[in-house]
Amino acid sequence: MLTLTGALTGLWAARPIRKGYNRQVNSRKRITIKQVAKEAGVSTQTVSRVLNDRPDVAQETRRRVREVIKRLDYQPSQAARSLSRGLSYSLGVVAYGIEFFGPSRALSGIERQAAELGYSPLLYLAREPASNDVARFIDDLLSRNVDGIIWAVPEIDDNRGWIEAQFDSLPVPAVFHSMGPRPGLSTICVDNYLGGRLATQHLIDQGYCHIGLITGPMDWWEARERARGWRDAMTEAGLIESGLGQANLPPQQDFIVYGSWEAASGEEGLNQLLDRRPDVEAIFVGNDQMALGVMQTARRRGLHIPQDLAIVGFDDIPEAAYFWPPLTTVSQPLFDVGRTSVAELTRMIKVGRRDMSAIEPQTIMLQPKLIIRESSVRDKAAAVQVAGS
Amino acid sequence: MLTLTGALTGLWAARPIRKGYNRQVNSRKRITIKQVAKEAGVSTQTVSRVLNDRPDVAQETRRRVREVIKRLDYQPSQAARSLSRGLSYSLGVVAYGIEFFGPSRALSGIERQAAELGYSPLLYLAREPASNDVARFIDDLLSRNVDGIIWAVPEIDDNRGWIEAQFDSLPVPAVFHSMGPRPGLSTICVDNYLGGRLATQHLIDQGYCHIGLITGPMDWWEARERARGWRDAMTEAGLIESGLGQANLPPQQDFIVYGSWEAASGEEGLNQLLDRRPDVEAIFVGNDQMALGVMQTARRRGLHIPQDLAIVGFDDIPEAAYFWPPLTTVSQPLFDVGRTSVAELTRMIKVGRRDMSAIEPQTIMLQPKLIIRESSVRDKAAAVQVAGS
DNA sequence: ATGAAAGCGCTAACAC
DNA sequence: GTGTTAGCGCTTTCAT
Repeated sequence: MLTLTGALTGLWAARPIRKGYNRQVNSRKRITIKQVAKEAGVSTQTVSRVLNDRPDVAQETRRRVREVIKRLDYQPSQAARSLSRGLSYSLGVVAYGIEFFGPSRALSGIERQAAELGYSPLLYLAREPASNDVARFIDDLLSRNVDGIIWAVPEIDDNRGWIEAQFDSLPVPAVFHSMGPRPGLSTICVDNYLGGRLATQHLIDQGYCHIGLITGPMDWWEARERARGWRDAMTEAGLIESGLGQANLPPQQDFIVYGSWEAASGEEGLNQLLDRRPDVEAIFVGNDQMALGVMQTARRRGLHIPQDLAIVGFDDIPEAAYFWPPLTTVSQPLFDVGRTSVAELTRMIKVGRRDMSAIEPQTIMLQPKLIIRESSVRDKAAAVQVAGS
Repeated sequence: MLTLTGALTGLWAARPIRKGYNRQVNSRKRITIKQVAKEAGVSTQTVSRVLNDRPDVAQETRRRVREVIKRLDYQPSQAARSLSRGLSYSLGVVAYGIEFFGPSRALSGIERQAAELGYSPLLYLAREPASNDVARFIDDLLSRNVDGIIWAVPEIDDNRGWIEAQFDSLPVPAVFHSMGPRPGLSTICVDNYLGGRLATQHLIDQGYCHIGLITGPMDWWEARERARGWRDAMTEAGLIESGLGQANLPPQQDFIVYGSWEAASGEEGLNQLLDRRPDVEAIFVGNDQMALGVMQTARRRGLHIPQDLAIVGFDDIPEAAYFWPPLTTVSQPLFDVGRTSVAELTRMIKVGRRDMSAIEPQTIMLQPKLIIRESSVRDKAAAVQVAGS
C-alpha cells in the first residue's frame, strides 16, 4: 500500500479553452486617463483632480467624470502614479518563518492594516534569518519604489548589523519587529520579558519552587527576553541564586536548558533537566512546540501533568487549548504588532514626506497575556474558574 | 495576578535620533539612468541596453557602464520600467487563512519561486473566503500592473462564481489553487481524493471495519474530495452500503459527521459518532486540528488510541508528530503547490505576451503522502518500521 | 555599436 | 474651476 504514496506530479492538459483569455488584449488595452477625459469632455487634469478627491472641481463636473470612470471601469495605473508623484502606496515587508504561527499572524495584521490605509504589501521572505545579505532585499524594495519598509525578521545574532551601516542612507522610513528598543529606530514588539515573568510568576504563585526553564535559541532576542523574565521572577522570589552568591540557593544554571524552538528539543530538554535536577516540579518552556515535546516525553516517562510536573508554554498556538492537558501559555498580540507597525510606518511616511529628520522614531511595546489552562494548575476547578474570568 | 495581564499598549518616545534619516533626501535622490549615462559618457539607451543584457553593446562600453552602475549603486526604477514596457515583474497573490499551516506553506513556496524568477508578490488577503466582492482585489491588482494573478483562496460554496463572469476579461493570466479542474483554467492542487483514499485504505488494511469520517465543511472542495476518497475506499472494500441497496451493509450516513476544521468540532464529532455507532473502531478525520480534538475527547472518555480507536488526520502539521500518540496523517506538498503555481503562471505570462489565446491552461495535481505514526497502528513495532521505510 | 526622439499614464506647476 | 505644459525614469522605434 505504501507504494501508492509517491510525491510525483500528475499533469493533464485541460480540455480546450472555452472562451479563453481575451484575444484582443491589445485593442482592449487598459483605459487611460485620456480616454476618460475625452469621454467626459474635460482635460486629463480635471480627471486627475477627481481621482484624487481634490476640492477644486465643480460638483457637476465631478459627477460627470465619476460617471464616466465607472462606466468605462477605469482604474488609474499605479505605475504611472508612482512615477509622477514619487509615491507608490506599496510597502516592503521582509519577513521570516511565515509557516509558523507567530510570524503569519503578524503578516496578516500587516496586510489588513495596509489594505485599510490603501497600501499594498510587497512580500519578501528571508531564507536564513541570520543572513546578512540584506542589501539584495533593500535594493529590490527600493527599486520598486516602496514608500516604507517593515522588517519582520527576528533579531538573531548580529543580523541587525546592517542597520548600523545602511540604515542612515535609507531613503524611506522603516520599522522593525521583535527587537529591543534602539535609539533612532522605530520598533514594534511584544514585551517578551513581561511574558516570561507572567509565566514564571504564575508557577511561583502556585507554590512551585523548583521551576525549570527551557529556552529558545539564545541568539534570538525573544528567547533572551523570555529567559530574563524567568530569571528575574525566580531571583526576586528567592528561588535561585542571583549571582550575589547566596550559597543556600541553587544556582540558576541547574534549571536552564537551551532548546531550539522545535518540539524535539523540548523532548531532549526535559530529559536533560530531569537528569540534572530530578526535583524539578514545573517548567516554563520557551514556546508551545517545545512544550508539546515536553508533554509527550513526560507522558512517556510516566509523569502526570500537572500533578507531577506543571508546564507553561509561550505563544498560545491554536492547538495549545487541545493539548493534553490543555496548555497554560502566554498569548502574544501578534496580529496587533502587524497592524501597529503599519500604522506607525505610514505615520512616518507622512511626516517624512516633508522632512525625514522630523520623524521621531518610537518604540512600541505590546503586552502579552497569560492564558491559564490545566497544564499548570493542580486543582482543576481553579483552572477553569480562572480561565473563564 | 491575572490583573497584570492586560492587552494595553506601552508607548515610549525613543531617545533623540542619533543620526536619523538622511536629511538631504532631496539632494540624495535616487540615481537615475541619466546620471549613469553621463558618468559613463554614453547615452541613456546604451545604459538601458546594458541593464537589459542586450547583445548590441561593445564589450568595453558594457564594462564601463557596469562599473559606473556599481559605483553609483544604481537601481533602475521598476515603476518607470513597468510604465514603459507594460510589464511590472510583480504577481498578485490573493490568499486566505495564512495563519494556518497549509496556506502559509503555499505562500512560502510562491514567494520563493517568484524571487527566483525575478518576480515580487503583492499580497492580498481575503477576509471572507466565501465573499464574492472579488472585483476590489482584481481592480487593485490590475491597477498595480501585475503580470499575473495567483488565486489561492480555497474554493468554498460558489465563491468561484465570479470566474464565469469576469475571467474572460482578465487582461493577465491567472492560476488557481485548491479547486477542481476546470476547462480553460490553470489549476494547481493536491489530490485530496487520493489523500482520503490513502488514509482510509490504510485503516482498512489494518483490519478495521467500522471506520468513521469526520469531514471538514462540505462547502469546501477539499473537504468534499477527502470525503469522497473515504467513501470510495469504504464502498470498494464492501464496508458500507454503496447506494445500490445492499441491505446487509450499514448505511454510510451512520459513519459521517460534519466538522468545521476546528479542533472543537473534532471533539463534538467524536461524541456524535460514538452516540450513533458505539462500534466505531477507527476514524479518518478531515484535518489534524480536528484529529487533535478527537484525541483529547477520546482520552477524556477513557478511550485509548490506537487500541480502542485508531485515528488518521490530514495535513501533517508540524505538531502532529508530537501528539499523543503521534498522529498518522496525510502530508500535502503545499510548498510545491506554491512553487509550481508560480512556474506555471510565469509560463503563461511568457506565452501570453505574444498571444493570450495560445496559453493552453493546465491542471496540475500533486500527490499527497501518507505518514504513518502510532495513532493508527495497533502494533507499535510495525508502525515504527513502516514509518522508517 | 550608439544616439536622438517619442511616449508609457499620470500629476505638479502654472496659466487663465 | 479648468486647461496647458512639462516632466517622472525608463524603453522603444528609428536613425546613423
